[in-house]
Amino acid sequence: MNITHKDGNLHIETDMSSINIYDTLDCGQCFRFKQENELISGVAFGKKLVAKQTDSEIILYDTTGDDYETIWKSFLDIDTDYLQIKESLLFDETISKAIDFAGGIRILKQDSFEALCSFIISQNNNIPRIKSSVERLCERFGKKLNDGSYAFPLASELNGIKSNDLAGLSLGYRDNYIVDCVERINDGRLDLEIVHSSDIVVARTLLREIKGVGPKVCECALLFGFHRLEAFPIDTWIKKVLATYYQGGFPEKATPIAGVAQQYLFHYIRKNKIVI
DNA sequence: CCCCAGGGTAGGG
DNA sequence: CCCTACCATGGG
Repeated sequence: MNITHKDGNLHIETDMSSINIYDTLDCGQCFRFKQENELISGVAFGKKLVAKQTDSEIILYDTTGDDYETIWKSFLDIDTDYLQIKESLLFDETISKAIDFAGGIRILKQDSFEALCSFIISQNNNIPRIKSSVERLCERFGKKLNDGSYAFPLASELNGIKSNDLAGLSLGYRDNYIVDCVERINDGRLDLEIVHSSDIVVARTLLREIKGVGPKVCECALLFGFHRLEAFPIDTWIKKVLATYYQGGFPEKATPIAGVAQQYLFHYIRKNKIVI
């Protein structure tokens, strides 16, 4: 994609079908972005992002070329060929409709710890509540940025927390799960860099040792926090889609990128409040 | 009062 | 292996 820099803003020349930042940042894969009219903003990797998109370009406001190269290019998964991914997924009408609805979604490369904690909080919860809990976690423990927003706290910044320290975040019974996750990382029982470099079978085993991390949360963490596109989270909605359209299982040829297909399907049925 | 939300755990068949 | 009660919390 052609990148230019003018007046302090970063311009990415692209069309909505290649990447749609509104759908990408508001499809349930991350919890820190909000849209107000044509602007969408949030925090990732300790940096505030304010952006908008037109028919011909994405504008990242007040963004240096260095920030783009080191943070946003990776975060937005700019270098992955989604045209090829989508072509290989057009194997039936169900997935085709979902891609037609929001084929501009990309799988973000989020910070592993943030994604892991966020999806621990997500269990048996709804997205508005997940967002408010994550936001309050950031306000209480994260580094304050220049514009007054807060970074997601590092595991080291949460070192030593007890469930009492999480009171008021509306985590419910999930507070102990966050405590266990933080403890394991800080005492070295869990190393997220090792998860990164492990094959997916080992990665699953390592993440599942955390209390509150079952099959679904684990797959979400792997897909959104470790960019394992083969990870396939099955929530209540996807369960309905599988029961209705894929009784014989999800097509095997999609296996290496099943997580991407899952996200197209999830977003379509959630936004339309129907099973396709 | 009910049910649901990007589920998981513990316990008992 | 399966099934179920229960887990906090807020919204509808």
